[in-house]
Amino acid sequence: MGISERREREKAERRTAILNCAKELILVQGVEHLSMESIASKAEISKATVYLYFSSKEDLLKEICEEAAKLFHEHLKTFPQTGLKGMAAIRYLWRAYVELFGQSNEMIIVFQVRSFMNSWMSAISLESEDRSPYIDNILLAIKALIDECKAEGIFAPNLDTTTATRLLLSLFSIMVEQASRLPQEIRASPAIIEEMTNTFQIIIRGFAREGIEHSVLNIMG
Amino acid sequence: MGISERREREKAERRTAILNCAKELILVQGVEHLSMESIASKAEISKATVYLYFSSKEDLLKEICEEAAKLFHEHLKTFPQTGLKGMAAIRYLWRAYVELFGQSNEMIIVFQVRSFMNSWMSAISLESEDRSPYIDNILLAIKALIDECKAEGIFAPNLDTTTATRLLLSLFSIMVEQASRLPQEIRASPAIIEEMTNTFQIIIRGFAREGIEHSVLNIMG
Amino acid sequence: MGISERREREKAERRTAILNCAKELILVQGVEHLSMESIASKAEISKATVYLYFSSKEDLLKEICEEAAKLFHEHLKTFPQTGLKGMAAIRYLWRAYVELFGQSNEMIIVFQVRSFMNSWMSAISLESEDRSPYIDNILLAIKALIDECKAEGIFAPNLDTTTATRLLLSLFSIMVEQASRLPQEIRASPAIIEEMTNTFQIIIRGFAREGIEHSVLNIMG
Amino acid sequence: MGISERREREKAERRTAILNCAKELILVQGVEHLSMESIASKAEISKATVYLYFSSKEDLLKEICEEAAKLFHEHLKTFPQTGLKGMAAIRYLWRAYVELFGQSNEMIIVFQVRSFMNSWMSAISLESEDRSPYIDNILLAIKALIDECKAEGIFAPNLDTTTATRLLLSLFSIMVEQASRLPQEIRASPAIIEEMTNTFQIIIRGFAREGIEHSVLNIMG
DNA sequence: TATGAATGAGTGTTCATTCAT
DNA sequence: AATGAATGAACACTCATTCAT
Repeated sequence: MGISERREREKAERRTAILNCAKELILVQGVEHLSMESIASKAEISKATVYLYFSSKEDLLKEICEEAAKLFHEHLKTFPQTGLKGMAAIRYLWRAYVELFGQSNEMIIVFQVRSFMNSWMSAISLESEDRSPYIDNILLAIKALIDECKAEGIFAPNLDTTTATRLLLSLFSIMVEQASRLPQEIRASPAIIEEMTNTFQIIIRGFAREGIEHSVLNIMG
Repeated sequence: MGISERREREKAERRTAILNCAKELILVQGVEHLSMESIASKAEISKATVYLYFSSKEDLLKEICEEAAKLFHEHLKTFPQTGLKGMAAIRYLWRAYVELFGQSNEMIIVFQVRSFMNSWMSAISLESEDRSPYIDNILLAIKALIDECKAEGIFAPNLDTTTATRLLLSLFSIMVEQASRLPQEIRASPAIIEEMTNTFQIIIRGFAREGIEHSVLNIMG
Repeated sequence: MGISERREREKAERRTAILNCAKELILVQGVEHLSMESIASKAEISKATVYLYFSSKEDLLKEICEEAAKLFHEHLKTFPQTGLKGMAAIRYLWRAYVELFGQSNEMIIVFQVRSFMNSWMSAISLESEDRSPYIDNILLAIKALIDECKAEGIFAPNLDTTTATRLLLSLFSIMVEQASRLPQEIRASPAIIEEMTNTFQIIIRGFAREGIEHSVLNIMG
Repeated sequence: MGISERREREKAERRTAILNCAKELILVQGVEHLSMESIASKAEISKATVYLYFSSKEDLLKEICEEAAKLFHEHLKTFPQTGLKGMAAIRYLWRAYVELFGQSNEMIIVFQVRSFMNSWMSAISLESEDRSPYIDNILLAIKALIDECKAEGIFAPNLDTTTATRLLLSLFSIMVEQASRLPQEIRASPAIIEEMTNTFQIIIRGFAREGIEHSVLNIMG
């Protein structure tokens, strides 16, 4: 028992190690130059071994996306416990995003991969014969948040929740995409974060019910 | 005279024919699977002949982007003549975009190519040591429009014009990108157009000065 | 009559013009990068027109060799008229070579072509099912010269004339080949010429009859 | 241990096998027609496999030159141990060359490759920012030999060592080049070897100090 | 379990040559 | 006589994937 458990744990660790190598390479040289060869040699294993853990390159890339979605979802999952509502929740969401964005390059990697694979975006289209439960849950969490704000009278009552959710996710995606084209040093610089916040603020105002004062909608608490 | 004219026209037609084949292939199987070989065989000419009209694959792809930018710019160019100001101009812009979007798959193709080439997006970042005059002019036109609306008191006075322009273009880009993932039949369906319009409407509201009534900001005249 | 004559002359001029363009290109960028395309565009005619004057690229290159051989032969042809004998004739030969070498790049071009085509060297092998009468005549002239020197008792009586001729031509060839690898400015510089002369001097001493004084064999008069 | 050893040996054998195929092809159809494709198909492996052993065509060609230079150098390396001096050493050098030349087509191949790559010849120019230690050492060995002969009073004291070395190597090169144009059967025939020896003899006489008797300079002991 | 070795199916690009006009 | 247009056959090189050991 102990043995088989250790085996599995080790296997999972290997998997993770390979994924990390792949991510690092994407960050440095872009997805389009990522090869199984380079992943293997960075992980100091053979190409064939990579195929023991991932059935194909596509599989590996999907996994990367999945992982990041999981991470973001982990952040969002804590929502209900916070008990935050309305704009406070929106602010929390934004902070979670910025943190995730600033702390790691996870998002950058994912969006590089996604635009390379056309796989995440199809998730965003919300039709969702998508397999990833994490992305589904992220979408649901955001949807719930928007509905909440509508219920509280902050967002326009005729705001289509689906449209709004999609727009929000698109915005997140675009921000990352643009950031990924910047030199690594300034990606998470205060100036960039501010610009991103301004953009998010515009969207939130766009969601707002007619007549709501801007001060109420302020993202930065 | 007549002869050399005809020759030139025929040459231009060939060029266009090749470009059209390339675009169709992009639409069907994505840029990443586009090869000079496949273009040639679709155009029923030899690979070498393609090189008679385009010095490289990159050249060909650039041309595709350029063409679409030119088309969009052609629409926008008529602005000053219309004498439209403020929201009327915004509505005109939107109609131009929808028309272009609905009439052809031009935009879909371009944004696929762009994300493949990282060349257009760097234009969007507005720093623009880009060579294409069309893209520059599109940016300038949109900027001017936003400034106008600020001057007229429709948009918030503290709205950063650059941020807003970038957001608008990003929106255009995202819409196309998402549309490109839909089945071809429904891409330009009324439902999709409506969804797009709603999204654009949200952004415009986000740009608006505090206290402006929603009815004033209405996109659909 | 006058007309057809002019026609022919014009045709010959065109041929020459094309050859000159080819030579210039060889000098600048090397034989290996010489293309029919580049020749045509330098000559400001179409590629197809080049084929009106030369049946193939090989034909054109052969012609270049032929021309230079003709030039060298023209120099050598004047020998009998000079009435020079023995070492005086050898000195004359050397001066002719150096002049030809210094005045033009003809030799450089030829040896680039030759090593590219393996065609000249096979001529040097003296077996001569070679078609070029010029090369044959050059060989004969040199052979005669060597025989002369043997008869006069300057060169060793058991010196094999064929071996010696071949060695001499090889030497000429090698010198040019090495020169062609130098930057254009110093190819015909005094230092290079001196080095070449020294080498030639060594060979001549090698040819000499036992006991002949070096001063007699002096190349530089 | 035994396994990894065998692996390495097999790998080296493969490398050699590929090189041999390449050499054979060069011998038969010339370097200029040598393609990675043809090498692969002769070696009965795929093109991609060739790239497993050589990172590029250039790499492969360099290796061929290197190998032959190594072989020649191996011969020369034994010099100091022989304790031979002066003419005895020259005779030894000549015998080494002839043996190498007669035993294999190595030299023929190398000089074809060299004139194709312009890399060896630049070595011959003695300036030698060349990386190959073998060629450097060959040059040094020959230089030392010539200096020796000058010191012993066999070669002319004013003989420029560099000029002489260059001439010697050029001679070796030319001989091979000419031999490579002969039908394979007679390349190393006694007649050809004799002719080569005669030529070498001429050069050595050319190097000699004034007044030295020919019998002393005799190459064939 | 791990891997070294192998490869098929491409990739973009070049160029001597041909031919209808 | 001249040429614009076309092309076939090559070319060096890459990479995801497979498989015997």
